[in-house]
Amino acid sequence: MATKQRGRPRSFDRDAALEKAMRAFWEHGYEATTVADLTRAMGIGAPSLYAAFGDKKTLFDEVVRFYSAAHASFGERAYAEEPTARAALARLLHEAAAAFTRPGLPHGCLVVHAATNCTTPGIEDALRDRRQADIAAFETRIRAGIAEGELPPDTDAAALARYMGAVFQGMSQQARDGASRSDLESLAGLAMAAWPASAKADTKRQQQTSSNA
Amino acid sequence: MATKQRGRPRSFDRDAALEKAMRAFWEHGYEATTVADLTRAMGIGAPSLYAAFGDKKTLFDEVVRFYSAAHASFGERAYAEEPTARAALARLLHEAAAAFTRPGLPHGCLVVHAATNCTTPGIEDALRDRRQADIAAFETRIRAGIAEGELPPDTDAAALARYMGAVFQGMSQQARDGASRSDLESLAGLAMAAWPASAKADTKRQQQTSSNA
DNA sequence: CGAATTCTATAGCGGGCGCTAGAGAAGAGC
DNA sequence: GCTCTTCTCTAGCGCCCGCTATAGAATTCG
Repeated sequence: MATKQRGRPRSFDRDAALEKAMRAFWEHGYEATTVADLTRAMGIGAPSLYAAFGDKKTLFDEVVRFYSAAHASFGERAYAEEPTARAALARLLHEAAAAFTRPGLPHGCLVVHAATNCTTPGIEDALRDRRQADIAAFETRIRAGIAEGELPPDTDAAALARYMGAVFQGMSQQARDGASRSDLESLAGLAMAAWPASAKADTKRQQQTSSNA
Repeated sequence: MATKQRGRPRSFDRDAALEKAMRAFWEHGYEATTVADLTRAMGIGAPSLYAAFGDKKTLFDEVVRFYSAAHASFGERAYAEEPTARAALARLLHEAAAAFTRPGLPHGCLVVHAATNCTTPGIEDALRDRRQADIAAFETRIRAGIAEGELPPDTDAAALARYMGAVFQGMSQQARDGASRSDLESLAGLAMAAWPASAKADTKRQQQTSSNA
């Protein structure tokens, strides 16, 4: 309740430190990033870290939320602003191509890579749940497209959503392995060629790659 | 040269121990698998492990070779036995769907996952090189398909190969996240729908999903 | 048989891990 | 100014990491 805090104030910017922690975890993953790495990157001592963020696991959870808000919100924007499921998911892939190769930031997606091969219980599960929630969101949007008549009624929404998820995750791996933004753009374009034919005739976009119309 | 070896013979089966080590690395990755985990899984003491396999990194290298021969050789078989690039890569994806979800074995692909977020120098690079070599092999087969007239001459072989690699890696991630074999089969079928239209009229296979011909 | 050779088991090395106690520094309230 | 509160720094805890010295057990050669 009391907005005024007594005693010595914190000598560092909490959000700036969190952002540095995010970069470290994003780059090297949860376990490969040591507390010493974190304190060096954040420019603070270990006790300050523990006072401000709890323990390493709690800090990582907050980093994931920070990352989601700052670098992984393009999905919701695509759902909100694009009129069709196809347009929304095509835009999502293309924004991912940009986000996964942003200069000055680690490549790929933190949610996909930062908690693989993790011994600490719970860490791996948390990000796996997030990935599956993202694919469930794909499926929801696709089901809406089927209901609206955009997609054929016999479309397998779950399979199409999982396919898009696999492409997304594969793009992230490619970005980690050195693929450029334009590499990922053409990959995304190719991936959308697998999209089922429109049920109605008024799809807003043409197929980007060579279509056999 | 001398087949007879003097002194006390080894009391365990080296290949069986190597297979156990492979499972451990496959399941948990390089760094998350400790030497204590390995000795427990292999049923031998640490000095026996070091005498028979060198150090942890050398053992891992041998595990990767063992894995490649035992569980990742379906690519070469597909290239050798299928008449078209399309058939070869479709078969490769479907065999991957089976291999990534084999009962009694860890899910997904060791080459894709076992060395992510790795601090030990060289480990991560070695598997990245392997992944890129696999994609280069895709590209070689696709280029041959273009030369043979199977694929349109304006096909972007590098992009198509990278797309197939991303799908392959995304399938592996999906398998790790709990996808079943049939999930991956339909994913592979969807992925092949992005394959460019045949240049000649004699493609051996129909498109699995709804095609807008 | 004895001697030489090779493997195995116990125990422990140095080092880095996540994390924290204790003392001092720096601000806020009076 | 003084006091109280909170942060920060140094140092180091207990634990596990990859790895190995050493001693004893098992087998071959002469």
